[in-house]
Amino acid sequence: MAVHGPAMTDVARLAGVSHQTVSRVLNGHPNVREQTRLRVRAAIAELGYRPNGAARALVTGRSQVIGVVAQNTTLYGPASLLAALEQTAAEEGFAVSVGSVRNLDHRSISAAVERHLSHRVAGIVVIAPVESAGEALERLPKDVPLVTVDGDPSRPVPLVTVDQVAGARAATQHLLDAGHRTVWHVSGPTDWFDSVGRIDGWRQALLAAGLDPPPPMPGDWSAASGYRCGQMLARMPEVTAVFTANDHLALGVLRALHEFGRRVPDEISVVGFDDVPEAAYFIPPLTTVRPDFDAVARASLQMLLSQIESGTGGALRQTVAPALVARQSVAPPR
Amino acid sequence: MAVHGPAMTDVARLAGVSHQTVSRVLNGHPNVREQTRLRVRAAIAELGYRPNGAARALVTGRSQVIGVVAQNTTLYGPASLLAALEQTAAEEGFAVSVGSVRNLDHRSISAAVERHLSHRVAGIVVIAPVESAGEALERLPKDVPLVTVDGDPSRPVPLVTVDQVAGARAATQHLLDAGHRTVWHVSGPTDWFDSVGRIDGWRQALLAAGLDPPPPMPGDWSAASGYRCGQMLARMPEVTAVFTANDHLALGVLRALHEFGRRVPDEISVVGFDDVPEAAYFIPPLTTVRPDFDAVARASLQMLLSQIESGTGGALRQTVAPALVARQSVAPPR
DNA sequence: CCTATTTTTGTTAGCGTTAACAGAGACGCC
DNA sequence: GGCGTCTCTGTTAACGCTAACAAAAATAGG
Repeated sequence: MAVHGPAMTDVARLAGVSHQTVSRVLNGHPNVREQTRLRVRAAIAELGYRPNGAARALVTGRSQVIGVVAQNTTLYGPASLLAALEQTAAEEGFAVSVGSVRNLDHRSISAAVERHLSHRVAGIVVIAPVESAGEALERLPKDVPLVTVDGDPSRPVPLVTVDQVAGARAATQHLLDAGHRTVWHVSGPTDWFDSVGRIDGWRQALLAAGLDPPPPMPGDWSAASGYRCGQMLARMPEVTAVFTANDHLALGVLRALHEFGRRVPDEISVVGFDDVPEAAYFIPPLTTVRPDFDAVARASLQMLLSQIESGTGGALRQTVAPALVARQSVAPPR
Repeated sequence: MAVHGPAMTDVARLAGVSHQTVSRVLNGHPNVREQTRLRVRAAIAELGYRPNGAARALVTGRSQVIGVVAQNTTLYGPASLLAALEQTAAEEGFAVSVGSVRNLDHRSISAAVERHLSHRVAGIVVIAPVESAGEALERLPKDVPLVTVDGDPSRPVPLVTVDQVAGARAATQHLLDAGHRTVWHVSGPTDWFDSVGRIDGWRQALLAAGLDPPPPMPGDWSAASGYRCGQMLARMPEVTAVFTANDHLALGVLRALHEFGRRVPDEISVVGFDDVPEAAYFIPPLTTVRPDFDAVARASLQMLLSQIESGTGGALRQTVAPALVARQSVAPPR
């Protein structure tokens, strides 16, 4: 089908130059007379010429596309990251190809990466928050620019990550500062590095205060699991402060507490993580930790681009500090 | 950088055949001896050969990539749609390239589409919920397969859409059935077709019941704007039932009502739209309308693929019916 | 005004794949 | 056995672009 659009030679003919000159104009090569440049531009506009990315990718061995591998782009974190990544990439003239993956196991990730490689993407960003992803990445061809986000800190792979530990510590400390004797934790799935980091930070804050951390309650990021944990917490009179690994868990907890007639923040204080846009409208407005997804996206892309340009694949590492957002779900214990 | 991987000729040499035979094996051409096929496959595996999509795209004039243009992929609806689209596309062997757009105006959309076209995508899906998008699409080259999602029903462009009107009607009717004398509406931005459809459906249901629709209150999809509208609604004693254009608006409304001490559903019933995963954990659990994003994604892709294959660009139309999900935010008026 | 240098333009050769055609075997049938 | 007809495989030529080199034009310096 598709009547193919004009090619470079058509533009060249119309402008009365060689196709190479057109190529030069297109790529901003310096040695082109101004007058020629204008004539070429006019011809491009007149024909509605659009350069063929496939041809360019073929000859340069590299397309202006960045592949992103992510799991559940419906979750707020990944979705924000993806959007920010896409924006940043667009500014640099790159398109973003998503390869989402049902499970973050070895095979799925490798398959997604393979798909990207056969499209000759310029580089790959893997949002790989779980253990199994790390393994898949180790056996990747070494010559493809790669950055992982929220991945395994112990692997020698370029990594950009939100400082989960610091965020969790801040959240926990905030509760301790309010006067609570201890802080309970509803965690995310324990095979996610995000969860591990947040558990760590929470634990560190308690230990630093000379407290013995209570057992963390494992959730799965969903409000549903938060609700289940909340039902237990509500029955435990000694609980006065809860830090949840994300805002949706907090929502579930809030609802369970509400059902049991335990008032927030009067009886129990709650702090979340993520600062989803709705958090300010929970009942009560949720104190939470806001990771800067834009900063993460910018850092990742920068890291990737510098690899693409330089060709070196150093195992860099960059951490973005999150900020505590205080709202009304925290109060001193009675 | 990048030591280029093996090409088809390398595989051919190893297998002792011509590169064309390798191509045939790769594309599942029937006339290849079984023995040869196996030899070629072995060579492919041994070399870790990966076909070069750019070269293929160049010669066939078409890549295995589908471009998606969307605005705010952080919103639940678009994000779900994108994820579903990506899944479905992957099953068909297509990658998805996202071109998100800050504003849904003419220029931004055209620019995003241009970007996709210069990568020679096989087709484009535009999640174009606003008026201005429609215009941008009309002047697009006619020969590129295109599907719009939640776009302008009055334009001759292939369109897949959630039946907003039916959903809104169901929501409103549900409230009327519960015994309410009328239903107020907090709408989305009025330049979104989604909003218009939902306003329409709400109005239709009221008119069909012989009621005079009160003025809709315009929001912007956010909990913040829902909260502002809720503050007004809370002050109006005659209000007993509210239908909000999405769940986040509903969250804001719930919070405002709660602050004013107006109990939901005892005093005021609320119905949302979207069924975000958290809706079941709002206080109280939110009755809402659930659009089937998977179905929309499947329909869109099917429509796009049939255009790609057949080459015809019929102005098809497909509508996906949403379902009411009854929870506890609705009760009869006192 | 002529040569040495620089700037600007053109020419040629691929990049890795598919399409179109051509050639070589294998097979059946008279 | 010879000949047409399949089936299988190979050869050649694009696709649209950039890189590398070559040539022409402009500029400078004496």
